[in-house]
Amino acid sequence: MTVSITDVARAAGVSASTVSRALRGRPGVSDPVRAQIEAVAAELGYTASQSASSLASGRTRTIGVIVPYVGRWFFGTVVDASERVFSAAGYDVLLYNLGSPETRKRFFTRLPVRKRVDALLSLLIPDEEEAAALRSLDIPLAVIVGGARDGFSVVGIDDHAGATSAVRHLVNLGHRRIGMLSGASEPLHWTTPIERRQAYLDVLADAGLPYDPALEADGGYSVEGGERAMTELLAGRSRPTAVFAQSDEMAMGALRALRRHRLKVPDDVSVIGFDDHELAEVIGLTTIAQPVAGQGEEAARLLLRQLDEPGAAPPRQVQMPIHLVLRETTAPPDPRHRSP
Amino acid sequence: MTVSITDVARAAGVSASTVSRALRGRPGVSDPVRAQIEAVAAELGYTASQSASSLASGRTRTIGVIVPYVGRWFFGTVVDASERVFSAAGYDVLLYNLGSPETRKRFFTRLPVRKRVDALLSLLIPDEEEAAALRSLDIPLAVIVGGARDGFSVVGIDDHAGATSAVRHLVNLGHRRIGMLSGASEPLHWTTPIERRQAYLDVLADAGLPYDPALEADGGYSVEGGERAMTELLAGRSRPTAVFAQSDEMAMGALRALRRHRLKVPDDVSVIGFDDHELAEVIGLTTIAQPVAGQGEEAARLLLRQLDEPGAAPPRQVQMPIHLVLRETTAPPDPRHRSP
DNA sequence: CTGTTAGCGCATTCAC
DNA sequence: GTGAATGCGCTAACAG
Repeated sequence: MTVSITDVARAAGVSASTVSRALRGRPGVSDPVRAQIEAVAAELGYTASQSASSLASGRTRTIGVIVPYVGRWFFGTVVDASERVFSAAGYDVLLYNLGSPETRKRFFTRLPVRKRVDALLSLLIPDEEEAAALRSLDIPLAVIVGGARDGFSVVGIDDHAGATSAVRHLVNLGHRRIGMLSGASEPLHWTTPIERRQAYLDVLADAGLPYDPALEADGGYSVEGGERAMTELLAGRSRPTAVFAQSDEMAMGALRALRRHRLKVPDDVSVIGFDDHELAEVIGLTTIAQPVAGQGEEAARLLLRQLDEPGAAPPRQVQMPIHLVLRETTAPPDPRHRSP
Repeated sequence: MTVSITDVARAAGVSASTVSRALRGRPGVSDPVRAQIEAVAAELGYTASQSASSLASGRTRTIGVIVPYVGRWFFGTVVDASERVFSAAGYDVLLYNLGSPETRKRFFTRLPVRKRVDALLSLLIPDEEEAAALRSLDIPLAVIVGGARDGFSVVGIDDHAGATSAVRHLVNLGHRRIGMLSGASEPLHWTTPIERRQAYLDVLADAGLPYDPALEADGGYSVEGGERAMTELLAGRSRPTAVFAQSDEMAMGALRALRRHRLKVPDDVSVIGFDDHELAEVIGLTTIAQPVAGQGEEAARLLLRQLDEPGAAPPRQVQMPIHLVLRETTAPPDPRHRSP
């Protein structure tokens, strides 16, 4: 039925080992013989069995990618970009969607990637226990976004710097009552919300503005959450004239809430997001842009390098550039709304 | 280094085959022995080598998923949903991103999934040659969206019916100059744009409205394309009072173009999309909703069924339900704009 | 119910 | 430069 290496060997009149060497481009095969073998293999439609090959060699030519939700724009984009780099290098990608706590737990206790991948890219931040489990795999590891972990390469951005320019932008426009839509760090263990929040506090302090807890609400980094959080802020006694949303998705929710309240953006309220979501441009959202696909590619490259030079290439940390993108949702506060 | 089945066997005082049977839940192992083996395996942190196991059994416990762009919302959502179903059934997912013509061609000529997956889910429509290549794999096959293919299960929606209710909705509101943002069928071989377009023509004819080529523009199913196409329509001598965008992404682009032209939606122009994109609700877009995750799950289930009952379960075709979602971008035409 | 025996298809020594 | 052994770790008959 399925054609094996011995079939090719027989048809080409050589031994299986020669076929193996020829097809993988290893030295020790004369040019004419190699050409002949390649021709025969193509004609027979031969592909080496991945199982047999990796059983014999110990290498799988496969990379594992674990992610909370492939469906979300950020993760989908990163997976997309990293997959392109991996496949261009001849690696296949095994995808694990670890959205729910149960699947996540199951993954880390059973570790289905063991003996199945040559390297692993994580788009979720492992806690210490999970990190230890991954290290036990004894393969190159990389994580995107958030806290450094021993033994992992890390690709990310400077969240504090990004949030700083976002909030400073609002301050520079003249805003003094600046709200924030934030998110919880747990249970995903990521440092992003912590750092973006700290930057907000730092800029306020720096500008001599008081921190008012009533101007902060948890939007859970989702559109609906952002809408809810914004609604909360609007219900407060002291409405903000500008809002820093820690993610574009929350900013979009906020825009919706503002529309429902018949408030004009940016006339009545300015909104700035974070991420530069693919649709941020469509809705004219001012935001902090980060290279999303770029982070996926970079992480993939780091892993490939470690795969190429075993031992020689240690884990690295790479910080990608960010920048403020001015669009249509921020403006100076309306003087009529100004506090005296 | 890595613990193998014989290590477990030795530690448990049994043979390797008994370990194999016990761990895979096969009959023929007494309960106490099974329990003991499970305990030892857990303690040693044993996981069967996928390569060895599939080499010996012929089954890989892996499903291949091929997709043009995981990063796009529609595909990402489908991949997400199908992966959950597969992994719940104990299958891993190999992801192939076949966006560019070169990667696509390379995939179909080399067929890296050969001997590597037990079934394949395609989110792109194979042409006849590609379909033949996949059939040669001799495994269960499924395709989402678009034309039926011999030997494939197909999951999709009735594009003609969906587009019909979209356009009819505009007609019922009283619109008579209805534009369309469409997309080319090639080079992706999908029937979607063809069917949605035909429905547009059919409804117009049915309503006694003339078809005006100046009211149709190609938006390539993307946001930017939609914006360009809408701009084109607005430049024409006879502006539409309503527009049917064949995808929500194009509709979003259209909204942006309208905003740039200082035209109000829906007062000046109504817009209806198709898909019910996750952000359609955020921007209040009226659209035709289709179950995106649902299609991924359904296709996954069809494949699993074929895997469970080899031979018994033939390929199937499933049509998922759709419905009109009324939001804020459609309304009767403004009488002031009405033609006499 | 359990152990023994053969491969699965390939990569990798080691000879020649 | 090429071929003949050997084994990767497991599953699937076959015995008992």
